Amino acid sequence: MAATIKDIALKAGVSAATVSRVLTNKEGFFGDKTAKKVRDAAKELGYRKNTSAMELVTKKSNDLAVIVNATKTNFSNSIIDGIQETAFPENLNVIILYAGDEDSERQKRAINTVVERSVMGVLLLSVDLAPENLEILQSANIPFCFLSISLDERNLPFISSDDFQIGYQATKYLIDQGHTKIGLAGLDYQHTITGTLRLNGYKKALSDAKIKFDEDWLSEGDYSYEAGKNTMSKYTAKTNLTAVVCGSDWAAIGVMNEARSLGLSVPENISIVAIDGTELCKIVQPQLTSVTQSFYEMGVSGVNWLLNKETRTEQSITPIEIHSRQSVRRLTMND
Amino acid sequence: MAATIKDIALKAGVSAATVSRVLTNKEGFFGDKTAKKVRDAAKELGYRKNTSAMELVTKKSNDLAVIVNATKTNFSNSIIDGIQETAFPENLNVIILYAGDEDSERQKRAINTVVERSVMGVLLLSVDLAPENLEILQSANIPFCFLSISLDERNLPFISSDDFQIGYQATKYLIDQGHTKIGLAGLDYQHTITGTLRLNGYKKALSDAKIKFDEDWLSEGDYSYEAGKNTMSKYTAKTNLTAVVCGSDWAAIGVMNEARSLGLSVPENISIVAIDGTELCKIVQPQLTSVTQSFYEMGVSGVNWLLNKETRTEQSITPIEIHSRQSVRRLTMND
DNA sequence: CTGTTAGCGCATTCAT
DNA sequence: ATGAATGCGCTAACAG
Repeated sequence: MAATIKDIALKAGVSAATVSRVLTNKEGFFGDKTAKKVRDAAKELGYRKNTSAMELVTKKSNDLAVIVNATKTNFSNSIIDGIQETAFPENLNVIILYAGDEDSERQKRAINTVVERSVMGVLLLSVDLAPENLEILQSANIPFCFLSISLDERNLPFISSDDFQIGYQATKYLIDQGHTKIGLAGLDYQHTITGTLRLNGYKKALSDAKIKFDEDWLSEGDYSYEAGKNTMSKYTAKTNLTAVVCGSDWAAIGVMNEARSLGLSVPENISIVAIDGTELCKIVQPQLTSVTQSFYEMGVSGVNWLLNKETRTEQSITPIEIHSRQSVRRLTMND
Repeated sequence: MAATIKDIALKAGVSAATVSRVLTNKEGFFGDKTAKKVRDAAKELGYRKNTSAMELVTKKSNDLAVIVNATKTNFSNSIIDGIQETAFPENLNVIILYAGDEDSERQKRAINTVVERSVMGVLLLSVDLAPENLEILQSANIPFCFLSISLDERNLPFISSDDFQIGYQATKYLIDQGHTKIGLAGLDYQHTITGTLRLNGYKKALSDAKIKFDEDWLSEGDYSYEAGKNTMSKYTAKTNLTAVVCGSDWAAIGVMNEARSLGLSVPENISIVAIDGTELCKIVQPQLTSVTQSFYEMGVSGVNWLLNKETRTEQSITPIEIHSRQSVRRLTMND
């Protein structure tokens, strides 16, 4: 049904080889008049190239695959924007696949799909690959890079914020504002390296300030809104924090809303620092002070890494920045 | 480098055809022992099928393409979830491509990509296709369906809420609560059919209640947070509404926050109804009353439509529901 | 049940 | 500058 280069060749009165050369712009290998004939015929026939056939013979693909974690992360949009903006001018088509973090089956499906299509590269957005799936990806010989996730032990390429610094800076900011009883909530420091690093940074900031750390200040969670709520409700029963560092924007909002339910106001009774700094911080009341990550830039760097435009180091760090908004109160002598 | 079925054939001592049969599970066309030999060899060689080659010969694809609008819509996640859940058990790989609504170039790239890959079907999430791009899609002979967008004039398949009803129900809800001065804000009734229909519903609800409609009550916008803010600031200068229907959750939050900046409180001074009803409604303070759309279900229906599991009607409507939360105040005699 | 043959649509030799 | 021939990896007849 669909027109092939053969049809064009027939119509233009040239060989298929010539059509191929014209259509793929092998400059210097065809004349102007033939080129025009070919292109006209192609247009008339409504020719569309057959990507499968092309990829089969060239063994190359212009597709860049992005595998994103299925769990609700609201920052992936920024990363994807960065990827998109960088990939477009390079003539790369970005295709996005959803995986599942827990569900290794879906993860495998996504990995297999990209591997069997031999895309030119794959970017993994905060997905923690199951060992078997990592193996599949590695053996495929396709360049890949993890984004927005720290992967210390294994020697894998990733681009991410410095999670230790995130924990450290968030905590230090609060300490500088006079706080000494500071919680850490809604992040998973048992199963995720990201969480572990942030916890370490938090502890370091505390000890640097000679603040004795209390186990009760920790409340684990999966970075979600619900985790934030649960976390906060657990707190009040135990101890009286004046501030809390939250694992994500969502978690921070959960903490804030739960605090409100408990009759606490932010920041009068409790100060909050969110981690991520997406637009969510600006639409809630009060606006959340945050440690803001450079998500967009992660996307940009990811694509450049694949394109080898940046020297390929195994890991690269994007900057973070504290955005002071309204959820932190400065403690004075009287407090 | 990568192993092919030929390599397997050699290693297993059978023909390539047999390998193909085993690997594609053409049951009844091979014996148990050969099957085992083949599969073992395949595993040992780390064989991965070459999707391009397969698609080239079978002219079939297991890929379902989803093209999403680049503009910030926060509900696409739900739709995609619905798509994903329905596609997975059907053994379809979902690949997501970003288009641009304004940028016809990117739209074309996305369309071309899916067309030239001859995916099994394409779902378009609230993207308004440029005529030229629509033409490309149509001529490709690939089934497609628009999701979350009303397309009245053209005779195209779509699955969406009844936007007239959305406008009508939102307005009627407010009227039932005693409101008579009701704004309509943050939606685009000039360029989008969705907006036009909602406006019509809004007007009808007003006239049904014998309320004289005032042009000043309308404030157009692009469904964004900023649109909501702008919209609200324009209002107060002109008229004193007691309630406003907002084009999206984001717009509603913008209206609410701007109202707060202007010294108005919600719902004491002004009531708000949001359209969409995503989780955003539940995390802001006060929680937003909304006309909630069935996004997840749109995704499910979209896939089923492509699979022909539902009778293919040209358009199908998913239900809406009013969720009363905290942003609407009932007006009493005293008001 | 299995091997042989052919061809999908295209890019790329090698001739000319 | 162009055509003829070849093969990418795979499935689908066609025999047997």
